[in-house]
Amino acid sequence: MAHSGDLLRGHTETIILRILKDGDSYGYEIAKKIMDAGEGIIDVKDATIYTAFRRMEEEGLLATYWGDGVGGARRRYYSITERGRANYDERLKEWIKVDQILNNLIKGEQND
Amino acid sequence: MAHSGDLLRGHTETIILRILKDGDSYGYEIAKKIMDAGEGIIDVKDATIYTAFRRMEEEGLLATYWGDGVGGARRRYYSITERGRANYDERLKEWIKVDQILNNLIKGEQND
DNA sequence: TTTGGTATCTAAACAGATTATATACTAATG
DNA sequence: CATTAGTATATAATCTGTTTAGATACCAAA
Repeated sequence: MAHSGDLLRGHTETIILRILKDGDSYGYEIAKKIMDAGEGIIDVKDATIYTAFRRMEEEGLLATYWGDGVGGARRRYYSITERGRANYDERLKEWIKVDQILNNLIKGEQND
Repeated sequence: MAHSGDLLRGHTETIILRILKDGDSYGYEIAKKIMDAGEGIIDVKDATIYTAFRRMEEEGLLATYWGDGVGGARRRYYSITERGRANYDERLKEWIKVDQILNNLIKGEQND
């Protein structure tokens, strides 16, 4: 059977960029935010977030720094770069189109 | 970079079921229908359709038969089964929820 | 006869997501 | 004080739907 994560596939990076637009964050927190919004239907594994971070950092979409580990486990923070913001804008535009197409295809509405 | 097909991933089978609800069809035709609806943003390769057919037939979602090859290349037709119809209904319900969640996550609207 | 469209099929490669596992710090429980 | 649970990061190996590439085959038009 398909991964449950196939529903999110291709959008993980877009969602991470969207969250980081609100301010710097770190893997564990982002994973929890997605899980909370997922309402039990969508869930992400933390490994998915961390591997996405690696890709996105290489592409220059994110910058990273270590938080000052005062109490608790160390955190690696990520911030969105200028390129990341531009990339998000593109992805958002694409999603709006893709969403319309997918709705037409899945629900079967035709607009001639 | 991500496959362009990652946008469709996880929904291919749902779309095939949706199309077959309108009547029996075959791989080449289904691929063209998705391509036409895809507006250049979404595209499927025929191999994706054919491998999906195999999976879906094994799951009992589809039944298949050869068309009478009067002129032109032979066609293998597929029809949706009862199980396939029930499966589509489930997938449609899931999609409606997933679509909402994805829109919230990607666009960043929160509903407290 | 060669090109292009129609039509199906499969092995191998691709890549994002998952699984499994390791590490490490802190707070609360017993 | 030992144990458990929560927080937090990381990576190798595996999984699986999709893509790539190649094969086969029929027909019509140039």
